[in-house]
Amino acid sequence: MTELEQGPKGRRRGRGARERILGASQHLFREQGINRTGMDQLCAAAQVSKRTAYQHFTGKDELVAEYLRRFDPSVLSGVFDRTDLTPRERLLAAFDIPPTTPLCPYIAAAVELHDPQHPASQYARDYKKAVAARLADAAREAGAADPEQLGEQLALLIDGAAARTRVLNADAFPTAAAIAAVLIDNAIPATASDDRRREEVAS
Amino acid sequence: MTELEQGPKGRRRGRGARERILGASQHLFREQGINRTGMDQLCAAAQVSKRTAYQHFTGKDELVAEYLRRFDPSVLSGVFDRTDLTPRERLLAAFDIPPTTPLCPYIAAAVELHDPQHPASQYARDYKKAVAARLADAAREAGAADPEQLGEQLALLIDGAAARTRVLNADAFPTAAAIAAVLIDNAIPATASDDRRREEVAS
DNA sequence: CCGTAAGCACACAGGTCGGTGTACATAACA
DNA sequence: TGTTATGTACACCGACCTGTGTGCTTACGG
Repeated sequence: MTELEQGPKGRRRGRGARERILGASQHLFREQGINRTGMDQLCAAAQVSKRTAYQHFTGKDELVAEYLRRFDPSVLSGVFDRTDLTPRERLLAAFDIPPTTPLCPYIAAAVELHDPQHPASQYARDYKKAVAARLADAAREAGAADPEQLGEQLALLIDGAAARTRVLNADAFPTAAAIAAVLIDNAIPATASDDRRREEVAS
Repeated sequence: MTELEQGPKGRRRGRGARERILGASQHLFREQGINRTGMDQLCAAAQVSKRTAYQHFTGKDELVAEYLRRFDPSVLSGVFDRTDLTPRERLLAAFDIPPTTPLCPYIAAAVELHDPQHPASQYARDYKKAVAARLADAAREAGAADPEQLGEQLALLIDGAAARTRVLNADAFPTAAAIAAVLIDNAIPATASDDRRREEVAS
C-alpha cells in the first residue's frame, strides 16, 4: 500500500532502512519464531537503530503483519505461473517445495500470535484462501469436475505436509504429493484423464 | 469444583495439587497458548501456590511435557477402540473430531516451543507416530494393500485439517474426511461399500 | 556557510516472565 | 504433645520484553 514516498526530494540516507528491517525479519522470524525474536536482536541484525525501526513501524505488530504480507509474490507466482507445465503438472508442482522451509510462516504466525483478529492473522487467511483459489483455477484449467473442491483439497494437503514436517522433523511433502496425484486422477473425468497421451496437444 | 470449603482464611489444602495443576494446564495452554500463559496465572487457576507448583514440577518445561503426555489415552483409544464400527468406519471416525478443539495441541506445542529437542516436542513426535501406527493397524485390518502408507496419508490429512482449521478459522475436517474416503476406497481392493466386509484375494 | 532532518548510540521506563526465599498454617502420625 | 510433610501467602530476583527520551553525528539542500 504505502511505499515510502518522500515527495519530489527523494532523499534518504541509509539505503532503505525499512528494507533491511524486513529482510532481517524474514530471516529471524522464520528461523527462531516471532515471539522469540526481540526487537533488539532484530534491529542489530538489520544494522538499524531501534529508534529508527520504531519510526518506520508503529510497533512490532505492524512489522509482523508487513513481514507476512511480503511472502505472497515469491511463492504464489513462482509456482503457478509456470506455463511450461501442463495443468496437471502445475497442480503437482505446488508440492515440490524446497526443504529450506522450516514451516509455512502463515501457520506459524497464526499459532504464535494466537489472535485471529491480529492483522497478521488476517493476511495469513487471505494468503491461504488465495492459494486455494489459484489451485482451483489450475484445477479448472485441467478439467476437474469440481475445481473449487479439488483446490481446497490440495490446499489442505499442502498445509498438512507443512504441519507434519514440522512436528515429525521429516519431510512429509512426498506423501502429500502422492495423495494429490490420486485426487487429481479421480477428479478429472476420463476425457482428460489420460493426459500422458496428449502432452503435445496441450502445449 | 466447590467441594472443599474452609474457614475465614479460605485455605484450600487439597489432595491432588498436581492434578489441579495439570487440569488448569489443559485448559489454559489450549485456550491461550503455552507461551502466553504464565505460571502465575496458571497457579491461580489451579488454586495452588506457585511454591507448590515448583515442588511438583522442576520447571515450566517439565510441566508442558507432562501436559502433552496426558493427551494420548483420551483421544487415541477413544477413536480406535470402537469395536462397533467396521474397519472402514473406524478409519473415518478419526475425522469426526468435536469442534471444541482450537488446534491439535501437539502441533501448537511444536510451533510454540520451536525446539525439536524439547521433551514436549519429543512427546509430540511420539504421539503423531502412534496415531499413524494405529491408523495403519486399522488400515491393515480393513484389508488395505499398503497399510503403512494409508496410515501415514490419513495422519497427514488429520494434521492438515487441524492446521487449516486454525489458520482459516473454519472447520476443515469435512474436506479431510472426503479425501480420506477417496484414499480408503482406492487403497482397499474390491471392498464392499461399508455394509459387510468380505475377504477375498486380490487380483 | 548554516539549517534541517534522518539516523545512531545509549540509557531507561514499565511490564511480564520463570523461578526462589521466607515465614506461617494445617494435617497426619508418633 | 510434638514432629514432620505439605501447602500457603507474598515479596523478591534477574532476565528479557516492547517502546521512548535524549543527545550526538552525518548528509544534503539552500
